[in-house]
Amino acid sequence: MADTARWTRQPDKRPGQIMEAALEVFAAKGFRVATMDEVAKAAGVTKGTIYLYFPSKKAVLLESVRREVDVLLDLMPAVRMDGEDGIDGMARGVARSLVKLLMAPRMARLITVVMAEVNHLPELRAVYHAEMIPRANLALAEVLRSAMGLGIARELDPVIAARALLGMFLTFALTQEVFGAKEITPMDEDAIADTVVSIYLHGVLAR
Amino acid sequence: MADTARWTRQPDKRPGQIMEAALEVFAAKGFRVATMDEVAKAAGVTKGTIYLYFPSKKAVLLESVRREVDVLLDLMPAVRMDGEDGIDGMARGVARSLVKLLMAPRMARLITVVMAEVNHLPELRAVYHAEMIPRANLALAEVLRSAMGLGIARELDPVIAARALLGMFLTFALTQEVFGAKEITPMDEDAIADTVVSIYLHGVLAR
Amino acid sequence: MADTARWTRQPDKRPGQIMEAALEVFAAKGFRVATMDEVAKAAGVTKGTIYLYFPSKKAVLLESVRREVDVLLDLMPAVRMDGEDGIDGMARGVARSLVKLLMAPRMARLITVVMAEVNHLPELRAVYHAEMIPRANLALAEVLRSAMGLGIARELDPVIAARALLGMFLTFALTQEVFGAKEITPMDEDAIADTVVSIYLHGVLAR
Amino acid sequence: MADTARWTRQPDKRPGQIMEAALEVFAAKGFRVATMDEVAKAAGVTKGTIYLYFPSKKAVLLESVRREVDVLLDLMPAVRMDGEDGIDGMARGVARSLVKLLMAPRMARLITVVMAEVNHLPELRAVYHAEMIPRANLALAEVLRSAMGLGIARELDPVIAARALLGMFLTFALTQEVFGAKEITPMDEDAIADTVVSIYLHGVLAR
DNA sequence: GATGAATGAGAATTCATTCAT
DNA sequence: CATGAATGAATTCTCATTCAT
Repeated sequence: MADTARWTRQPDKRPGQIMEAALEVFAAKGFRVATMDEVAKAAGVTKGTIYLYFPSKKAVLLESVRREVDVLLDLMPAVRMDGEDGIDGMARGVARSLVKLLMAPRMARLITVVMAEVNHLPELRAVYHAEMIPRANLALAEVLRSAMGLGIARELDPVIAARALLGMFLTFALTQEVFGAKEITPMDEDAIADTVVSIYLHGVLAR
Repeated sequence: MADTARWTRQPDKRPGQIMEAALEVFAAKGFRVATMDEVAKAAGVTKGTIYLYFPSKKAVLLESVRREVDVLLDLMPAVRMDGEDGIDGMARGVARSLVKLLMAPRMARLITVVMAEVNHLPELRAVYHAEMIPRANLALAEVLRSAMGLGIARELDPVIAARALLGMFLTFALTQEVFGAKEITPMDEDAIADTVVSIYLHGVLAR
Repeated sequence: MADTARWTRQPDKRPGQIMEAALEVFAAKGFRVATMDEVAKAAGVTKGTIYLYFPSKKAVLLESVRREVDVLLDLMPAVRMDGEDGIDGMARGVARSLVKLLMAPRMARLITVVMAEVNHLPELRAVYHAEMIPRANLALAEVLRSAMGLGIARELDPVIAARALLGMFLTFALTQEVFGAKEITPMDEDAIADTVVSIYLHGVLAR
Repeated sequence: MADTARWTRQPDKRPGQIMEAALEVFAAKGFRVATMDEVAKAAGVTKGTIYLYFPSKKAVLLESVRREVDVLLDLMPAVRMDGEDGIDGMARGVARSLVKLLMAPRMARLITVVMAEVNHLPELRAVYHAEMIPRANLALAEVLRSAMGLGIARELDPVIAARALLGMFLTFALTQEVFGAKEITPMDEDAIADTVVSIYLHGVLAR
């Protein structure tokens, strides 16, 4: 009986289905260009259904991004100065995880979407301000600050220094994946991680 | 007398006027959201006039970006290893110029526009591939390569190392100007330049 | 109750409504001059609805014509040489039906539309080639050919002779209705039919 | 000196050049679709120049048609009942000239243009009413009327009978040239002329 | 007289959103 | 809940006409 129905009620799963599909479609075609029909089709529902769960196209974008940011930030590797395998080994490990995370398709998808619209959607900037800066930049700055306090790291502006590191990683994700530079200058992910870490550690550590 | 004319012929200036206005409007509202009427108004002409010089909205964008990229790349400070004031001084000088250039409103404007559309306009990626990578990344990689040959710099992948540097600067322009981070974490441009250079030089130079 | 609805779903009737209205409007104002808004209004729907059923204005024209041609060709009187009331009587009957059909407003409407665009729309020529010529001209030529075989009709090129007859009728429809000659030289439809048949029978029959 | 000028004053020839080109372009692309730029280019002048001689696009069409109608009507073969080579020979000769004239490219061009717009331009109907009907249809009706008076032709409505003849010829020009039927049912012009004349003469002549 | 740059009123088409079913 | 037909505002691009040169 249920099999013959063209659709089944799935109120709990719907929003997730839709947001997942939306991010996919928005990344592929661009938020403005993508149509609600395309999102609906990708989500396996019809246009009208989306409006049962979200008030507008913009809301779909915002919710989707917010959720994705949370998911991905939770996956960010923790940086700890007390690792037993020395700063070098710890840093390398963290960096490789970070690069892997940042250059994964799912992250490239998110970056693509956010990049394209952040300038025109204040709400998207708000997400960045409220989530990304505190949970990534400021958290890392805190780590640096204590390293400086311990005399492990040179004295530098910790927020700038933290941003510089994250920026390098972000840049590779951005240029290679979004700008398509990987077709011109292919790079091995581990090579990126190792080179960046090497530069950064030499650049930041005392002595 | 000439003032009474409702319009004047300015075939030489029109394309420039239009491209300048287009970049402005596209950056402010987004390429898709901005209308040709808005661009026309900003350029001080009417819609029809734009189509006298450009075949489509997309062409306006592409031409405008191409020109702007050329202009801005020409302003890029030259990096020379033979400066008489030592590597440190030279690097700091170059870096400050670069940051100033990258964080200038005009560059922020360009970045905003390119960022938002590069993923959906292959022609825009082509500009990046053909202009930005060779003239910035690869050129800098060459400098690094010779520095490594001279034993001045440590052995690192020169293309990755070059991208890392440019990426840091780009990131600050991006996050501060486009993502609006400067409202949350204001930073002095010279501080950015000096910190980044300090990290980078310590990071790449031998010893 | 149902009346309070601003619109009702009628997916089955829509295409027909639209095509009917389209032919009306296109005939009255000309395909190029008529706007989709006018067609929509005449069809009692809005512009967007038309695009739910037809991909373009041109498609609306083509579909409308195709359908109308089929309808009208099915109404064409059959020509049979075996009528019991003699060739003369049969011919006169057929001719009167044909003239009535050709000069009916609905046919004038179709002719007007086709006439005006056939030269610029290859697809419209294709309809003429695929439908009108075989079902009218060649069918009639076949009748003539057998009449010649039976010695009833003189030896003439059957295709040309058939076209000549149809052409005469078409011409009256065209000049009187489309060119507006009926305001200058009004003619009785039966007089046209009888005169044409008289000339043609005398002209074609043996003896 | 005059050779180096990009244009030369030719006020007397200009209108003719323009009308000739206009008819060509209008026939090829359709009046609505053809642009003034195209007409101008075909005429070897620029858009602005056309407006020095004609007040509007419509006026260009109307003037062009009017002139062309006059030219072509003057070429119409005269029908005389007193020819020395008998009615048959005379008729055949006249018919062949007429078919040649009607199926000539220049006439096809005119028919195409008039056909497409006559329904929507009252002024074009006026040309037909004022020129074509009197000078062709009514003139031929007069010939028929006197032939009837002399007992040479059967008693028929002379205007209808005359229109029938012209209509047959027009139809062939129309279907073969404008509707493109000549690709499906190619016909020799002389065969058309001879068949039509044969039918018609047998059809109208007494006995 | 001739040019062609500039205008500006449209027109076809798209699509987010609504709402009858 | 889900559907998808219907809406109608918005947008790009066109082109007859004007007018500065």
